[in-house]
Formats: sequence, C-alpha cells, structure tokens
Amino acid sequence: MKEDKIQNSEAAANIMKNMPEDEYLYDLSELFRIFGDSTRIKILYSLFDDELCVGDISSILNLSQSSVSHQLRILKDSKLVKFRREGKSMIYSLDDDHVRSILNLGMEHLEE
Amino acid sequence: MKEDKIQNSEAAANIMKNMPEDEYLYDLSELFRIFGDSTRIKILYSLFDDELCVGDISSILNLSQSSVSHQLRILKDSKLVKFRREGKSMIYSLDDDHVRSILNLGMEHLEE
DNA sequence: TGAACATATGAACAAACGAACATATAAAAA
DNA sequence: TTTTTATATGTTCGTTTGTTCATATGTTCA
Repeated sequence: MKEDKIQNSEAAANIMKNMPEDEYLYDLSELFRIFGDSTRIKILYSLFDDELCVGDISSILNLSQSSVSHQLRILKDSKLVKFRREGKSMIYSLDDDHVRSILNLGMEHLEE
Repeated sequence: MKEDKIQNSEAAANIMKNMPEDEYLYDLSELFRIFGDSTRIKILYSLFDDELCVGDISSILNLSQSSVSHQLRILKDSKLVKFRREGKSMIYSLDDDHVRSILNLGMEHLEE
C-alpha cells in the first residue's frame, strides 16, 4: 500500500478517499485552461453583457479576425459561448451564467 | 474612430467603456492559467481540506517528487499556496478561501 | 562531522499552444 | 450569376510548458 510511506497518514488516507476521479480533475483543469489565455478572456469579457458578431469583437478588442475566430471555436467547443447566424454574421454570446460567475470570482481574487 | 466599422454600435460603444484594463485582463488570464494544468489541480485539490508535505503529495497523487516540487513553486509564486518548514519537511496549504471557491465553482460548472 | 532524508533547482527535450497568413465557405447584394 | 462581405479553416512557425534526470541545498540524527 502506498500509505506506508506517507508521513501524516491520518490526513492522507482521508484525502485519498475524497479525491475525485482523475478524469474529473482533468476536465476541471481543461475548463480553467480555456480561461487561461488573455485573448479568450478578452473575448469572454466583451460578451459579458451583450451578444456580438465576430467582426465587432475584432474591432473592439483590436484583434485579427482570424485570431478571434480561432479562439471562438475553442470557446464554443468548450461550451463557454453559443452562437447563431444572422444573415452573413454569426452572433456570439456567453453560454450560461457560470461563465460570468467564474470571471467574477477570478476578479474578486485579484482585488485583494 | 474604430466605432465606424462596428455594426451593432450601441452595444459596442458601451462595451468599450466598460472593458477593464488590458493589464487587468492579462492578470486574470494568468490566474486561470495556473489552474489550467491537471497536475496543479490535483495538488490544489489534495490540499483542499488539509495541509500536506511534499512527499505526501507525491505519494498520494503518484507523481514524482521533482514534478510536484516544480509545480508547487509555480503555485506559491502565484500566491495560491503557502508553506512553512517543519523539520526536514515543507508543509504546504492553500493560501486562502478564494482558491477553494474557484475550484468549487469550476466543479459546479462541470456538473451540468 | 558525516550519513540519511526531504525538498529545491538546473538543464534538456518533446509536446502543446497561439498568432499570422493564405484560402475556403457561405450569405447577401448588385 | 458575379462580387462583396462575414466568418471559418488549414498550415506554418516561434514560443511556452511540463516532465525527467541529475544535482544541489538544507535539516536531522547518529
């Protein structure tokens, strides 16, 4: 058993029991990884209150259309944004309130 | 003015006003980037309820001592964990409750 | 003081990542 | 139906990242 080597074994045994599945923790890190890029954070933040088309996001954030589009794909693959077509444009918006909560909580952490 | 090109300009003008500083958004993405690695998430999670020394973290998570130590350095540079010496050991723990909140919120998002 | 233990650090390397550029698709307008 | 506008996608490339192995630092105990 691995516990043999462990020094503070009361705590350790307890921790091992309560540790979520590896796969779950992997998914969790994946989620945060998406937030871990300033271009994506800017895009998410630009969608905080309103929906926007790709061109507007590019203009507002002063980023290339290609870069924004690539990052939007990552964001939509991760279910952080949703979109709909409107004529030639694609209108993006945050997928749910959790995204806003996570952004807010991160900001709270910074403001200390 | 950049607004010229913008299609949905009422919203866009508003967004530009409310956008936080670039530097701030950069810091925010930096924070999430730290959470965006499964080794670091595992380490943080192992410290969720109890403090642990490096060797125990390695044993519990089945990771090399070196890897854990390297990642702990990143976590402490980011002020997400704190530590103290106790004899030969270094005892690590989460730096504050925000870390727990962020982990919890991420998990909430996954559980949908 | 020297061996043993716990942790930190440095260097090297492969894998993952994001930006940029070019091009493709799709809808609307002329 | 050709052109224009809006967005998506493929590819290349330099950079960053995490791991591993080797070694250094620091602490305890004989």
